[in-house]
Amino acid sequence: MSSTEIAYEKKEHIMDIAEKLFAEYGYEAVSTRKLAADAQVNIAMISYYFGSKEDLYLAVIERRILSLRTATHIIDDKHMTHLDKLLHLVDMIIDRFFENRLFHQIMYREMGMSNRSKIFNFMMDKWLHNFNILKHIIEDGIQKKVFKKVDAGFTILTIIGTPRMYVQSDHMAQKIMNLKSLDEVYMLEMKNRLKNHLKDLITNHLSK
Amino acid sequence: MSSTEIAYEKKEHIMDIAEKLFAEYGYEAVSTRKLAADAQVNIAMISYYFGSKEDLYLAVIERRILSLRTATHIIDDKHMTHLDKLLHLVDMIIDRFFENRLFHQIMYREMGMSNRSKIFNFMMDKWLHNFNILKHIIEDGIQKKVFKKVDAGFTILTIIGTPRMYVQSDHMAQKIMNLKSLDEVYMLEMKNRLKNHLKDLITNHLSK
DNA sequence: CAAAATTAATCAATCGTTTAATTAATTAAC
DNA sequence: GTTAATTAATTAAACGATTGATTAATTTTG
Repeated sequence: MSSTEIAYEKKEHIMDIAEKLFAEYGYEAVSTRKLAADAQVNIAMISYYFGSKEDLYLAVIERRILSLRTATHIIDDKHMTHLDKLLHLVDMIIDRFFENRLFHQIMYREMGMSNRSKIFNFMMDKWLHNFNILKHIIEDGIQKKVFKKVDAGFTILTIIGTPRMYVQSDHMAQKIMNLKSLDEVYMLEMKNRLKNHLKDLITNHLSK
Repeated sequence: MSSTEIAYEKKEHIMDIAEKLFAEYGYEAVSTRKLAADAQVNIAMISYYFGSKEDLYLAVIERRILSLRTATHIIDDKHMTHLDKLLHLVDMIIDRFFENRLFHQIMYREMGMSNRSKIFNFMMDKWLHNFNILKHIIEDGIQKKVFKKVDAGFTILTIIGTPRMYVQSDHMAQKIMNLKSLDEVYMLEMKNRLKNHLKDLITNHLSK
């Protein structure tokens, strides 16, 4: 293993710990000392690797944003119905929420704040692009009369808001659902229940 | 006007400014100096009136919690159908979201964090109580076969998650909806659109 | 040996809070 | 009703603690 690989792993390790702490306590509430202690590195390493605490924060976010692809292969598929496309996208969205729980906690908390920096406008643009894809499918379906005349904008808020509610408010959702643990088996079960619920909901909402 | 009334108004004024700042930037990001400057009072007045920054934070939250009543008159109404009860409650929930936007921003952000203090357990209990009322109506409706067999827990997450998505993510929702301003007229229109959307959604979701 | 990585110690700035002094308002005494 | 005593409200200044960041020295690596 080369030194650059070790440095890379160390950087990633710091980012992993940072992501966890930022998601759990929020950016301001996490001190560089607490961060360094949890990651078991010297405080100076944060500046050394990332420049500053804020740059680390942005790096943590950027790492996840880059992994968010657009599902063009679904959107452009000529053989899928409007509803099938939508249900596939719902599936993808929920998978992403569960894959990147910590990131979503950070991101949506940030979106509720007053504009913090350029990266969030970038993040916003990325998401708005995805939202507009959903919106376009719904509106196109309405125009082609395969969907009921629903409020497309708020329908998207429901599609995003439901998994967000579950993922972002861990403790709360856990109690609503009467969950006892948060282990992987439960998580998978919950994810599937969520998918079924949302797909059912959307199907009934849009079908004539 | 007596001095106690002046002191009361001054306290309320500080809490108003604090609520706005906490909602906008988060608890840690708001310094007592910024707070005092915005409220145009001396920094020491925060300790003088509230004891500490955290106590002010708790006071801001407690003020709103106390105003949250339970809608027993709807729940216990013998003449209303299950669906009517639910739709009335949805109406109430959305009204509350819009009446106390700032409070809801604070509260839900807080619920995404690791437990901060006793007041949040109290807050949690209060909300869980309300959620369980909704859940009970849905489950009772299913049992009495007036509702479809839906996932009651996730249905509640949709009912709460949709208005939360709109209220908490101002900037984002604004862009999704293609809004240009956030004035009162627009707000009222949006509130009604949200109500119609959610009531429609729930009705279709639960009706056989 | 040179470059990269890591450390402990320290920096100035800001944090929440408190102090001690002053002013304003209320009550008590006459 | 005026004055004196008492309490409440307000202020500027300072407190120690913690913050993010940097330094200069040291160790590790290639």
